Amino acid sequence: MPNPRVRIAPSPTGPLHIGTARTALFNYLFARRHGGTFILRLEDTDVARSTVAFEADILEGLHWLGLEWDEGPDAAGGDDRGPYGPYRQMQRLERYAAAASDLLARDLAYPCYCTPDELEADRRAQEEARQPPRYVGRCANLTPAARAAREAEGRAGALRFRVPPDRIRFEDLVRGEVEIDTANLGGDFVIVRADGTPLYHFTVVVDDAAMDISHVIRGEDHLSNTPKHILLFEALGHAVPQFGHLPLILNPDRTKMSKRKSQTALSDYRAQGFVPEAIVNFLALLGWSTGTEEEILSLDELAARFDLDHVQKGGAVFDRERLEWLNGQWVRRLEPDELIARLELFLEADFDAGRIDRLPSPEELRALLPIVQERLPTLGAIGDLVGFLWVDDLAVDPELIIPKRWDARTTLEGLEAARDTIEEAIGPVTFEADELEPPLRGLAEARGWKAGDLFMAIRVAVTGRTATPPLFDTLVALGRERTLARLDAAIDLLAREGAAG
RNA sequence: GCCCCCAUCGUCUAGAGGCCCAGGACGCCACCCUUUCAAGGUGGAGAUCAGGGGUUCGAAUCCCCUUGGGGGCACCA
Repeated sequence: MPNPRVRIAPSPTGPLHIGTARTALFNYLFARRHGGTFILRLEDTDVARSTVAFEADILEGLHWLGLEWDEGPDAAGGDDRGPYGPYRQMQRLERYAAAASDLLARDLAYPCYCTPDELEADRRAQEEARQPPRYVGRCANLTPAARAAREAEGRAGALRFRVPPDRIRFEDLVRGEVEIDTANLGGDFVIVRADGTPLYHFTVVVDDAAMDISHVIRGEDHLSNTPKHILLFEALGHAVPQFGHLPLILNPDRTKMSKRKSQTALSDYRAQGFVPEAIVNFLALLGWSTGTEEEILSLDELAARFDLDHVQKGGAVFDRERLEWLNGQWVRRLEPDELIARLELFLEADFDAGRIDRLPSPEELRALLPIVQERLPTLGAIGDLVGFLWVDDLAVDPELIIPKRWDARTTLEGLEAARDTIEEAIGPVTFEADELEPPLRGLAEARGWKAGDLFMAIRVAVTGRTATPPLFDTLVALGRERTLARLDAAIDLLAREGAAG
């Protein structure tokens, strides 16, 4: 396979979709595996819905995943690079116009003057007759005089491509031989709107031809459209590329993944603290496998193993739990400095939202890493995990302070004793975890308490929660002063509750 | 409605005629570790390979039918 050329051709009519990201990934892996070229092309001919903001979201998302393209737009709304440019369809309009007039001149396409109302009426009639929708061909054989008459009326014609009777067969790279009768294509289809803007089926072929795309790897939703594309390649006198249709990513109910039923914007996953390594790993394994039992694979490792033979044919449900597990795997593999750097954004978000009152320094975070890293399913979970370290006034539910096997009285005693033990026995200078544990265990033993109960009371008093990183490390992170202050506050709270109750 | 595609544990999948009365992973359960929560370790439940016919000495693997699911059929991409 000499230097295959593949592309991802998203439309900036919405944020980067997780399914588009996966298609991009598969194309990228294919190109890297075979020493080919990965191209990004923006299909922005739907002017009404395309925006630069979406364009930016798409480029950023692909960059973030590490799917660097060899040719294509450099920046949202900016220039592009590569010998086949431009790579934005709205900048290639002359080429579509030229191709269209060529097809028109050779009578492979013709102007159609049907109004939306006429087409709608046709569709309704076909529906009532239980016929599949198709263009009836009203304008297929208009005489030059008839065309001139419509033009004179001021009617603008759309351009329709003549679909010849034929059976189109092609060898799909993942599905094998596929054959479709052109009679089932819905009749002659529009390739250029009445306003002169070209339509998807047309632009995609004109561009894939012009850019010498050798392998079209895309979602299965395009399988039925492939004959139209093949017809167009042939009409344009260009070699037909190879096609490979990937299985769809599905909602839990096994319908095509949609915004309505699933989270589909890549940026949302990013905002929640999924790391790109995990997303890439997860997406690659949705519909493809190495054929071995390897599961945790980096982008480079995936590229070294990728092949279309192991692509699954059936759709794959997006399993978020599995993504979270993979994310945890990758978070645990991050180098300390890297983790700290990536956590910053999420801490700032917590700070901006008022969930914490102070931002920890990188040094402070580094000290926390040993107890935090393996407890982060996502980066966004950091505040939930140890945010209590950075709040000024900790809200504690008095009910929660009392361990299950204890009553309020015992809890109050326990906390007071623990407070004194900590203050008297543990010096203000060192205050280290292995210096905290023995005296508190000793205290529990002396009073006949289960150490776990005492520790739980302290834990809740000082963090407000029943689930935290290991207690003594947590106390150290909190510091002697705040530990004592929070114990005092909890003692007061319990005393007041007791007096009130 | 018409056309196309698909079908292995709940989910992602291994499996390309005998190694499979089906392996791994997520999730779930139990136990171990343990101050809670995680992580980790060990074990377990979980698939008559959608159903039915063939082909074959032998089928999850090949063929046909049925059923089920999905996708496509725009002057959207």
